[in-house]
Amino acid sequence: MPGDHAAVTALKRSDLARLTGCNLETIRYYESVGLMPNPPRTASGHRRYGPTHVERLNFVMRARDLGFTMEEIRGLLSMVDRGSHTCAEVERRGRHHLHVVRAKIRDLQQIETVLAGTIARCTGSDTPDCPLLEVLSEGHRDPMAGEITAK
Amino acid sequence: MPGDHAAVTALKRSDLARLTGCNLETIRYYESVGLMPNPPRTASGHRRYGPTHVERLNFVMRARDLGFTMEEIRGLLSMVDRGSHTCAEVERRGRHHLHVVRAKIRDLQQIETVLAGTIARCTGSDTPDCPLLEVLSEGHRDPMAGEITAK
DNA sequence: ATAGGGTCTGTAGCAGCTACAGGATCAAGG
DNA sequence: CCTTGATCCTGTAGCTGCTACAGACCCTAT
Repeated sequence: MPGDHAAVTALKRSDLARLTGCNLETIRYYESVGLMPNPPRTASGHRRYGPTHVERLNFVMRARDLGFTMEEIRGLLSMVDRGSHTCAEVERRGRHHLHVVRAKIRDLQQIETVLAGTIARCTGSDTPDCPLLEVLSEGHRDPMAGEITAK
Repeated sequence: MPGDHAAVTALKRSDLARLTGCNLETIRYYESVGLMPNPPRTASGHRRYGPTHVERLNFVMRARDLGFTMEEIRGLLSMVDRGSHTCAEVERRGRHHLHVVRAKIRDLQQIETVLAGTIARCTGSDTPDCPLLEVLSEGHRDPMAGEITAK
């Protein structure tokens, strides 16, 4: 039986990756940017994780799935870590993020409309004349396009 | 009267930036990645642009506004440059891009639904209990989340 | 002639990872 | 006990699509 009895639940980095579905290298990255804490190490320097690390990484990944930026995730986590979080503040941040998400949707829908409308005029033939190329060549540009969101 | 008569329409990089609304440095970047050609230079090495450069940069920026990647824009431009483009092929690429755009919209709408639904349950009070934090802490993850699109 | 702008180059930085090289270490089989 | 292969460690480079800076040049107007 290897290790002492306190290390029974200790997880290697690969275990944490497998349990959370997070990429192995990304775990180290999250540690380097302060989303994950520096874990305890074995005498030879190998990281050992416990259930709290699994929970925290899951938190980070779910926040990531919802499109929160690392800065936002860091903010949420540090509030929770300090125990200084309130539903009001979390809601405020969530609403802010929701606005950003909705703005991105609007931008993409704008793109979709133009793109779909233009492509619908395509003949699909072997001629070089093409409505899409025409739009790209001569269409007028919204000077506000490409600001802040979508991509 | 400076310069020869052929340089009457010659534009400096800053002129091109002003005419197209493109960032000054971005023009140099597009040149370095092959979206813009190497322009002629003055004896001392300053770039000089003509109407064709204005057109091409406008093309690039409109494609960018529609969310095309630089790889896609490069592809469209090289087809046009070679004169080997057909409406069928342009349409095919446009449709592919449209699929990507629609996939991003769907991903963001999924996020919006979860986020809006969760936030709607927030009380906005000063208690630490918060539906959004609960979702982040205990919600289950779709293992396919965060793949390929949205962010 | 000189002062101030603009332009040149190369390079670093942003988000948010991902991947690799080259070395140390661990775990299991012989 | 020793070897082998998998895993771990670190640091660093790469990706997209720009943007910005430093330090050197150059150009134009007065």
